[in-house]
Amino acid sequence: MDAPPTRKLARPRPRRGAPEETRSRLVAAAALLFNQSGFYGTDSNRIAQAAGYSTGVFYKHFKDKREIFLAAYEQWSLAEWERVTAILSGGGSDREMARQLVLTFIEFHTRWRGLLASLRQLVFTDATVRAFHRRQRKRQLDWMADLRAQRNASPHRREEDIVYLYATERTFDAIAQGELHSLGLNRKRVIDAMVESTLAALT
Amino acid sequence: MDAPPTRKLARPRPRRGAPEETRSRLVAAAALLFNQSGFYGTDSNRIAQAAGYSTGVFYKHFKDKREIFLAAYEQWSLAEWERVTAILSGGGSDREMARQLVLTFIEFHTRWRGLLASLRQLVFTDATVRAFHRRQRKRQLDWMADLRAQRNASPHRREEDIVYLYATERTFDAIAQGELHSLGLNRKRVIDAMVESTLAALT
Amino acid sequence: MDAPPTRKLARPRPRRGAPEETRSRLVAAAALLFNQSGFYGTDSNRIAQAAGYSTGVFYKHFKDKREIFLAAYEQWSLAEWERVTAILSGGGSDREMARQLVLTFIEFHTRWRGLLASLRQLVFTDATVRAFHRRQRKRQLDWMADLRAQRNASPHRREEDIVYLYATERTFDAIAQGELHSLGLNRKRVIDAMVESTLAALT
Amino acid sequence: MDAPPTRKLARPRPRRGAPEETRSRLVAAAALLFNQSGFYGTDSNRIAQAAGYSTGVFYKHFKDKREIFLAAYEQWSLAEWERVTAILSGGGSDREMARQLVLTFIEFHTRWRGLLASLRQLVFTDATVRAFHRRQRKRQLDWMADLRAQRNASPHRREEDIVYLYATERTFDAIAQGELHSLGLNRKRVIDAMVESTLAALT
DNA sequence: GATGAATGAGCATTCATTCAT
DNA sequence: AATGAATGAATGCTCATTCAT
Repeated sequence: MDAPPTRKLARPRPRRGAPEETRSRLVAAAALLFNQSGFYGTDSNRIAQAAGYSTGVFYKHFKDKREIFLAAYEQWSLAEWERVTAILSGGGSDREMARQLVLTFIEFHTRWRGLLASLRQLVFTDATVRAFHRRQRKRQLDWMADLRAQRNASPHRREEDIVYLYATERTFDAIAQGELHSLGLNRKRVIDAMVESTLAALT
Repeated sequence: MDAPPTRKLARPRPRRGAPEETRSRLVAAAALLFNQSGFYGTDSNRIAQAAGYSTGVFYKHFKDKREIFLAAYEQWSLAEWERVTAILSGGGSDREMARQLVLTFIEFHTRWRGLLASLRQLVFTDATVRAFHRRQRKRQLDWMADLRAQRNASPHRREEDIVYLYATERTFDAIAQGELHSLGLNRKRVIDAMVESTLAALT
Repeated sequence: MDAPPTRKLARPRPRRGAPEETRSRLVAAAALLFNQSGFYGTDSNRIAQAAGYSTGVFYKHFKDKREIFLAAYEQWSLAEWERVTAILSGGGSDREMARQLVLTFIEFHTRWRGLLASLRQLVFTDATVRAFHRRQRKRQLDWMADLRAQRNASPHRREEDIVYLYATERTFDAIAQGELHSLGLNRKRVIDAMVESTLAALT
Repeated sequence: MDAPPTRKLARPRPRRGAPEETRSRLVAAAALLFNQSGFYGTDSNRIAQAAGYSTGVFYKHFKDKREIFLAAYEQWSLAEWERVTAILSGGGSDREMARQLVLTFIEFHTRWRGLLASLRQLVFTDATVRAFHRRQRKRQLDWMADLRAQRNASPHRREEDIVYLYATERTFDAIAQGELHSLGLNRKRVIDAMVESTLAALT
């Protein structure tokens, strides 16, 4: 064999890269796969492959599938949070803000509906995911109270806020999953109702 | 080999029972197991065993795990429905009725929280479960409209009703899963809010 | 519902029939199923069902699946034998007889090709089937010698006869399984060759 | 639990080998097992075990049992082919060559009689195996014609060739399965007949 | 004799996880 | 850091066979 062996030039992934980059590539691939096929429909070998790595890398960065799920969820949360902050610091009337928020939530819930469906299941099944989720919830409640304080709005009970969160969250899930559509209900009307609740929660 | 073969004496289950009874024993066992360990945490062999049968029976009665899940869900639904009907045909003020309904829902959601968590997941994942669930939803909406008509209450929009259903359902799930408790929120206050919504939905 | 409930009148099978009839019904059903789906593709419950009986009957008449297979094979053999005898006792020139025999064999091999395919496998796998098959073989050889004796034809070596049997049997199997057709070979030419061999074997 | 976990020392197989080697080990093990116990008597877990691997490897290399069967059959075919080529390119009279071919075929059919028995069954049952087998058949026919052309022998009809193939194949199967022996027939005489047919096919 | 519910060993297949290289 | 071959427990499902009624 004198001829040089055919080689794939320019490997798409560095054989040795920064650990952080590897990790985030894995998380991104996992988020997409979990979203498409659900937690149980996604296997860890495939995640690594989809990220452009080989099987083994996975366990160098994550203890198990649950851990990477949490990482994907965290990233999703952060992204949503940033969008929300941007909306609130942008201008506009309260009602406009509320509408923008609702539309953003729906967009997120739609794009990540698979991830969210898995999350709801794992929150029940898995203590770690549950703990993580509860911390998020607490932050949501704190943040709602802070926001109103900053805006000199009237104080609310936390119980009112949580009911608001539940109602909207479930409604956005349902919209994302096409439930309204398949029941022949008017999406706009439901969205308007959500805007009103959101406005009430902000003021 | 003259010695008689060793036999297990005194079989605990009838070797020959009515198929209907077997089927319902299987469904009952499945409901419990799904509720405890979730859909993916439960395997068909264990269901049969828990019902007091051997592996093979399962597939005499159900095509697959999904089918028995649906049967368990249907049974759960029917039981809830009956309780609700009983409350509505019993006497009392509207507010008392609403409170009884809410307490009943919470009881059901608590008892069957595992089954419901799996349901939420499968509604997303599995087209058959989804179709079944949508039919239930439609019945809920129809029933709410009928009920108000019977009571000469004011007509509502279906969109109002669905938002009510989403809000209460998600809240009951959360209560059932101990979310309120772990967030240190006042359960009574949330329940009162649910009673008020329910009252509004009835009138 | 005042109308009398619809009943299936006149059960197609007697609840208690002559054992011999039950047995032959089972064998007939088994022959068809083995022929269609092969030995391993046929399950004993289905045989009973196809014969119009319930699961259990099967084991009242046959020790196991192998036994009923043998019974089906025996019946097939007998039927073939009868046809062959009829041809030989009918008139015609030797060549005409030979041709009729070949066509009959092909017809049988075609109709029962599935059964024969299973037989070839079981002759290898199963000692009982093998023994049975060897006995048949012996009878074939004896019969060929007798036939020539009756016809005052020249005596042959048994080794010549067995080679004739192998050659024709394999060729008929192949024709039955469509091999000639899918190889684009001329069926008529092959049949003519078989007729010549058969003629030689008879004379 | 401070004690180190019990480990099995000295693993007999490399934990990491060349995939090609693993694959061929699996094929070799499968060939032996199929040959001994037949296609249906062999399970994929046992193949892996017999090759010195664990359950899972199997499905890294083969989609299912059928696929590995075909691989084993192909390998068997190739080996036979090589032997045949070697004989034909070696010297000797035509009759000597024919005899060597016959003996080689018998040896192969004897060694691989189980595999062949399964093959005959699967050719009937399984469309993929059938297609593969038909291709082999075509190659055999082409090769016979080519061979005669190279040797300046008289051209034959393909139909003559196929009848030759059927006759010898079935006879070799029977010899391999001990049929001649159990019928008390003279093996040598049958072999001589096969040599004559082979000679005729070559010339 | 007939029924058919029940048995349970057996098998194909998947996938989270490990670890030698 | 990365590879990817290998592991093996687990799981869904089938089917020959039994036996109480």
